[in-house]
Amino acid sequence: MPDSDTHSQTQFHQMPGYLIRRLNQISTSIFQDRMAALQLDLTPVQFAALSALQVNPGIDQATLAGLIAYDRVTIGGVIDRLSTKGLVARSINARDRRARQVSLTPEGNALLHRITPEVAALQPSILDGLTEAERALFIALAQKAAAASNDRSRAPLRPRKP
Amino acid sequence: MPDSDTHSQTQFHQMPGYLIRRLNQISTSIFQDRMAALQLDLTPVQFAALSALQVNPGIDQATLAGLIAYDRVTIGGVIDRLSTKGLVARSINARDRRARQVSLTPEGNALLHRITPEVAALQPSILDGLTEAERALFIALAQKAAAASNDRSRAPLRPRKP
DNA sequence: TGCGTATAATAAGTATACTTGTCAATTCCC
DNA sequence: GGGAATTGACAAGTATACTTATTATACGCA
Repeated sequence: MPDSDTHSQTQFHQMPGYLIRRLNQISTSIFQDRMAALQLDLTPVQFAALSALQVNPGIDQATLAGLIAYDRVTIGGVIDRLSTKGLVARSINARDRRARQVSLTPEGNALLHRITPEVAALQPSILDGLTEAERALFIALAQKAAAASNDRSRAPLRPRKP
Repeated sequence: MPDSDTHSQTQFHQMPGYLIRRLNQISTSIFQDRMAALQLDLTPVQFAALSALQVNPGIDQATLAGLIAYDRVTIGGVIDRLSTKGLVARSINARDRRARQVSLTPEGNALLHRITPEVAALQPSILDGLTEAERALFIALAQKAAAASNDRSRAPLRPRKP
């Protein structure tokens, strides 16, 4: 019996669920450290929201959530915090008064231009232990897996129709 | 300019940070659905904690946190909830009264035996879009990356010395 | 036209996953 | 043996990431 116990611990650390969580912890930690080094107060979620808004100004919160695969309720809080920082502005859509149109402010746009290259530059360091070829392979596999299971998450990616 | 905008959106969805977050959403969602189907109220974190306690009964909270790569503060809340459910018991260590020893209750042990095979069985479905060979490759790459960057996360894995 | 359905957002609640700060108990070192 | 440094846990605060419920608005259709 002690044998099976020992194995079960070893087994745990090979499970995809565990490994993915670890990588997520590492990824967010690296992002956070880089932002702190730049003396910025911005989370990965907030960066994603700003990026999507740059490409799609004036979209409503639900559409924004779909573009970056977030829950609609969660995005509300994110927009609140970005709004408090003066990076985005919310206004009521005249044609559909249920909807809030969200756009970057000039400050938000300036900040995004400043940090986008930083965020792009930090990405490879998330997979620092891998060679260049392995990194590319990992990204391809992750894309394939995420695309295949998109609808199994609570907040699926809903890309805008082109 | 519209060209670079279009590219920047495309680029975003290929970043490791984004893909890892998506996979984590998918992974936790699948876990949650399976537990709900079994009429159980247990999160991935809670399962990991129970598993580690089965192999290492009576360890203190900080050691437990290190074994599953969690923050010490976070684990306190997890233990609280497991304790409320009657799955673990906390007692003060006689030799170091700062430390709380945590152990599985008989109920916790029974539950763990019941769900461990379920959790193991659900793991492949997290990477459902991949072939068997790709899954093995992904796991190997993820393990390598997580191990290499272990100390860059806020809560590194601290395995027990054998 | 009006009523039921659908949608957008918010509210309240739970559970991670951290941060910093505090406190108590212990251990180290002189 | 006694003070300093360390350690384990908790408290309070922030930020995702959900759930369910509620409110307001819009839309479809008979």
